Amino acid sequence: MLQEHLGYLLETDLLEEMAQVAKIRETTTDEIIVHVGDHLQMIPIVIEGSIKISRENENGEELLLYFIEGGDTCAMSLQCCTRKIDSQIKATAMEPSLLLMFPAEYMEHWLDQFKSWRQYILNSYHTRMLELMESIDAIAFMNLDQRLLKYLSDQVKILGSTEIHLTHQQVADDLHSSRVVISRLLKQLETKGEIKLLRNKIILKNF
DNA sequence: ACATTAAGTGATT
DNA sequence: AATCACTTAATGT
Repeated sequence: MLQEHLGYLLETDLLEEMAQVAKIRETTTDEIIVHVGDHLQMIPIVIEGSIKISRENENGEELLLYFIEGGDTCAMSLQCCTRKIDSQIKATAMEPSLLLMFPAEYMEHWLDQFKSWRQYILNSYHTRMLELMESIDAIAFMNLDQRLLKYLSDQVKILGSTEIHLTHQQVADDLHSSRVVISRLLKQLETKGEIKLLRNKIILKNF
């Protein structure tokens, strides 16, 4: 099981040790895995499915930062666990997903012991950093209509379907906009023939 | 048939 | 681009 999903990333010795201590967690769609302010004792690695990472303010307003897919871990959780800091982010399952959870204390000890783990963690920080910059670019330099298009194509890429099962309200929440604005932009896209709108569903064409 | 929730629209800032 | 106020459409009970 571990070998099959993580064999290309991590060395066999490590996988064997992980198998001893890890727990599997299954999530349903839209299940919130981590709230802002949670303090985690377990480090998650995504085996299957995809997770949405977002920022949330005290009013419950959100902003999507990036997605985590199979084989990825969340860089944030690593520091949260070892330093006992409260989580700064919210993690939501975008589909039924499978997570590997293991106790935080192994984290450092594996860093010393396994080269592949060190590489995996460093690489994880790096890709998360890149993704963070990408989303900053989007917020700073792109108009909302461009951001919306990017958001839609990201959904297609990650969920692997051109049918997106989201309400306009959910899209607005992720982009930290309002439902009315999103509805209007989507309507424009539909008129241009780029998408088709149904209740609770957006179908992307030309993909 | 009625209530609830999602989506569409005009006007205003 | 956001908000308000209202309408219309789709769905659940």
